[in-house]
Amino acid sequence: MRRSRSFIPTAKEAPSDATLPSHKFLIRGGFINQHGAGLYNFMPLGKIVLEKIRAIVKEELDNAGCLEVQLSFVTPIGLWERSGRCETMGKEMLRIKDRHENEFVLSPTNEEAMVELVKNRVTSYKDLPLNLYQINTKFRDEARPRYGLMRGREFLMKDGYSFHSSQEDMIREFDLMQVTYKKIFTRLGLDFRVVAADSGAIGGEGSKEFHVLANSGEDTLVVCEACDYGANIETIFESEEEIDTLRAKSYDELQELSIEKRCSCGAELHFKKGIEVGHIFQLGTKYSAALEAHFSDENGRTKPFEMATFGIGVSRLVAAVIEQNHDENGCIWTKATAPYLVNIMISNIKDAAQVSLGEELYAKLKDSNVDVMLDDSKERFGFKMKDAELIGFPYTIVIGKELESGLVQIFNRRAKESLSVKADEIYSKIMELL
RNA sequence: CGGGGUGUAGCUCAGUAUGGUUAGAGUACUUGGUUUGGGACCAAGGGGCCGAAGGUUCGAGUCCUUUCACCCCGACCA
Repeated sequence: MRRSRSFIPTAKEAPSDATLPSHKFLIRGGFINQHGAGLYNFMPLGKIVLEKIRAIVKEELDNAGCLEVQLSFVTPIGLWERSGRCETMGKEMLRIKDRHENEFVLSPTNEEAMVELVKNRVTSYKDLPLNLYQINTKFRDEARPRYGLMRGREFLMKDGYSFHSSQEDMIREFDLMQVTYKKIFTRLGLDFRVVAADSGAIGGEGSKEFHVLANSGEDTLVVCEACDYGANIETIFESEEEIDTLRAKSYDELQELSIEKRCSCGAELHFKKGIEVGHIFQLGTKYSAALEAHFSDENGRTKPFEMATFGIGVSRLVAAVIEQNHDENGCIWTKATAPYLVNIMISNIKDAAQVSLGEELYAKLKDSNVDVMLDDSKERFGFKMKDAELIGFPYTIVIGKELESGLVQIFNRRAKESLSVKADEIYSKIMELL
């Protein structure tokens, strides 16, 4: 993409109501804009990031044998009346009426719809297991949406549901999904922990949350520095009072505290804050029994499906990447999430030699399937650098003054370091780094 | 849902206590010129139904009523 042909409305100032780094920088960088309480538009850069994350989620799930489907976003209210969630979810479900005065709900989650889809279509143990998922818009009419993409009302979520003939097989799938989720978050380049959690209102036995570690996270965790152990404080402290006190503390306050208990590996435990980006539950037969979704087992007996459910907050991940990876100048995207991996900056667009090297390199990198931006705008050097840091390209190749002595620079966004490279070696050098 | 706050230019905000020329600044934008390695400088421009509706008044951004929207603290949710 050429900067001169792009639509990236960056801004010096963030709206005054943005408090989180991800909220500020995603707006200032021209990734998203707010459209209403808890409602966001994704502009070109934001859309690219969202799609990159979605693609990785899909790829790993498909590798693990899951099948992608797409359920309708608008759902008849009868579905929710039958499961009883009309009552339990209450006002979080946004209800709308069509021209015939029929009531509908904008999907906040899809257990019911997915069970209905499978019910009477899968009727034999021979067709099990089955793991269906979708990556689709959800709407939850939160009492108080806040923190930008972290807690929107409309958001993009991957929700998966698996169906099994036995509890053992359901647990096998649950474990497989845990491994798959780890692969996904690792590929995204995130520092995360899997923690045991209360299963809350959704019910079921086993439940694990995946948290991206970030100072601004809403959840308080205990994690081991040496191994990958982590737990939500609600599972390891007993008194409600103690949990509430800890929960109210900021990241900095928590660092002052020490924990008596030690990890099973022997190392010390520390408090951290986390952003919940994934959650997996063992559901058992809760929904299948309630909605009478049955299959026949080896002995011809009718049984409700054993189920599990798996969620990933895809749009929340966009924000979580930045919460974990930013500095005072802006975003620092990981290689897997960057809208463009390389930004070629032509320092002075009136300098023919700079332009010609920039164009040549841009064409070569594009041919090599590198996601590359060519900054051919008319701005000055300082402006372009600030802009590049705000947007957060992992690498910016600066083609500028030193080209006269045959040199260009590779600026590493994360390290904030520049490396001088001979102009005729820049292609091979950048390809090495990627 | 309880409590508090804010709506004025694309963005950040003055102006509202005490009603009174033509509604301001910075930034962004357009044009011209000078610049050209860390968000440049000079000059000239364009851009507003002062959130909306009603009312008081000779006169309303400013006072009154209603309403809509957004934000913050909490509760809730995950």
